[in-house]
Amino acid sequence: MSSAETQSETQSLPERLIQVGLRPTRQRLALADLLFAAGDRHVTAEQLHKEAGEAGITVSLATVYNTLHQFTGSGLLREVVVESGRSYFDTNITDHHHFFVENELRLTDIPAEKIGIVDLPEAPEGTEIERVDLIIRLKSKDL
Amino acid sequence: MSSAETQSETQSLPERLIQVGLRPTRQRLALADLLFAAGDRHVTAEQLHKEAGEAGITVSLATVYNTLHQFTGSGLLREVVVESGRSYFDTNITDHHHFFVENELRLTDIPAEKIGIVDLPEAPEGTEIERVDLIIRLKSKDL
DNA sequence: ATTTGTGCAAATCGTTTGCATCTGA
DNA sequence: TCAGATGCAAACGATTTGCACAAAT
Repeated sequence: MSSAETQSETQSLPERLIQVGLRPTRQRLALADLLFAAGDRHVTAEQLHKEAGEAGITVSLATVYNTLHQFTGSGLLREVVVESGRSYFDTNITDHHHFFVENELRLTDIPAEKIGIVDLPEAPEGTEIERVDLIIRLKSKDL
Repeated sequence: MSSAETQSETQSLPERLIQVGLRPTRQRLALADLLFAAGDRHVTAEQLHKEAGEAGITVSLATVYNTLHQFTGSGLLREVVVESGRSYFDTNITDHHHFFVENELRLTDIPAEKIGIVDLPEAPEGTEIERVDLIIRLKSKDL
């Protein structure tokens, strides 16, 4: 019933973490800062770990993984699976789709309104729809 | 220009392999047999390896991987990525979508006609669309 | 003080590779 | 014959885990 549940702009980082039940520790705040400072981002654990290092923040890779998963579990992030060996974490948690440039490993958002999905089948008996993922796989035609 | 390019029912397994430029070796035939005997299937390398073993066929896991990738490269299979650490190979190579039951790791097909995708955006400058993947992620509500 | 988070290194998982050996056209 | 396939085991990269230590409430 709180009126601030889906907001993000109006809260400070520590508040957002507390709200989802995570202690605002030094490294979580630092990572959250890197993740949410700029606009929409798509990062891998490895990337974020490197970025943190470059920003002078000491975090172990294990903690980066933990944090990304905690954030995902708390709804602060969304995990996007494009390749079998790599996980991307998307700071855009609104309903949307993705372009994925296969030979550049680059992921970009497509706003939900840009694509219409009609006649979405209903979930089979005994199941319910968790999410619909639409990925348009691209190949860049560079020479 | 050959008239048999997209057919499958009318050819024997060895013929199909030869047609795509693969030597019909013992293990490739055996794996192809397991894959294409029944209707549409979604298997992981691990599963297929186990199945082969149970069927009395000796194949190394490495060969299973090689074979699955060769088949995929030749258009006999399609690879479906649903989870970051696992690859599924789909014997249905026609245009279609998927249901994925997350807590059962079960993948099923949705015929392309069952879902309409309208206003598909065109590929950004310098890229072209490889494929469009739509996955409806389900959660089974078992108690 | 107690609970929760963190770092490190080792462990795990799926997948790939190198290389010696075999096999099918 | 001999290019192409295969098996094995070691190598791999991404991710997870176990446990002692550190930090937040």
